[in-house]
Amino acid sequence: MALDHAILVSLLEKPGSGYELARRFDRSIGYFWTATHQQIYRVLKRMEGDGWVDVREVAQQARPDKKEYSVAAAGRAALASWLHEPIQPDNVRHELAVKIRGAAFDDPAALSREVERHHQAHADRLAHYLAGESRDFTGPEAPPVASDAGRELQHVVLRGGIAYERMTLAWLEDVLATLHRLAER
Amino acid sequence: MALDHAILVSLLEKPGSGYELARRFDRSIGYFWTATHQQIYRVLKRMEGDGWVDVREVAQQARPDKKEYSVAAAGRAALASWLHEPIQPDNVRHELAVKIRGAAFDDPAALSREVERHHQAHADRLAHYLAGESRDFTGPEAPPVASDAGRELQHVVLRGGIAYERMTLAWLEDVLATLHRLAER
DNA sequence: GCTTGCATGTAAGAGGTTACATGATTCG
DNA sequence: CGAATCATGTAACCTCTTACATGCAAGC
Repeated sequence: MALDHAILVSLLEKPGSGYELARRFDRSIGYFWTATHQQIYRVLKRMEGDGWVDVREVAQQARPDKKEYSVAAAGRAALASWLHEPIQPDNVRHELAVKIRGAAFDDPAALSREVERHHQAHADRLAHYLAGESRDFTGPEAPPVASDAGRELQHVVLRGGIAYERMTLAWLEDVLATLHRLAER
Repeated sequence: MALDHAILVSLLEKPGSGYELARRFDRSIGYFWTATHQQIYRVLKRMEGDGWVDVREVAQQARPDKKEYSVAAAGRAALASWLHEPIQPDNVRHELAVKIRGAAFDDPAALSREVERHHQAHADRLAHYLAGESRDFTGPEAPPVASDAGRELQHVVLRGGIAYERMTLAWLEDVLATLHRLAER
């Protein structure tokens, strides 16, 4: 269900086509909710049928035409009612942790390379988040005091992503040290 | 796919019935991979058909009979080959973050109660992890130096859970402070 | 001429959730 | 007498992933 709401939030922040939404789900929104273009087109079609979004055909030069979606009154109401309902904390799904426990029945040392790859991937993601933060929130272009609620809320979510990546990097280093200790025995 | 492997790892750690596995998925294994009993029974049946696990009917007194599953050679091989394949880092799915961004189009202050509920849930989970840690890894019953690879690897995974909960608590406090700041304007 | 970007979709299959269903025993 | 625990399942449905499919324009 949350994909519907994530799309509504993204369209309220800025109307756009399915293709544009798919790109946002590789960036900002995608930091905490992922979706492929196939999912997005399907949900947009359903929400259009339910009157949650409006569509406008936009002709473009030197590019295919696109359908620009924006949130209709019914969609705004649906989002508001979801916002007022409590949700359960998400369960974590960490495949790498399954592998780490599985390594006890295989070669723990062989996992080091895999863990290092994940470390690198998270370091890249952290760098990307930090670049986004200084571009959008603390850079010279950004107002010294945040002007609106939306900006502040986007920033606090991004800070969550940054904290998650830093925590993960530290933990992966702990995992590597543990694997090395086990290999020395 | 990872549910198969999580079940295999759990059965290697200790053979058991579908029901027992379901309870482990509410505890230890469930800290990083969740599954309901319906999923577990389905996967066990499939793995039995594929010769990945062996079953043994166990009669019990004052309780229904159970089927005790253990990992067969083919299952061990399947797990080993998965362990040697690289996996992509998991994407985070954080519904609460969608709500926080959505709050910009609703009443930010109204979210405080929801965020506090999540804070409480994570504090409880952290307390539960810490109790498990001192019981199984640093308590008087636990050996002063970890004896085997399995124990060390289980411990490092649990430390990951602890780090995750601490990070989340700190972030939720940041979120609350942000919401309060917005409410004062 | 090939790749990348823009733009939209269909279809099959895997994986996950929710509801329903049964039946014995133990504890309060 | 009712709730909780142990124990196993079926069925419907929803969601998500992966593969396939098309077509134009720009840049190398």
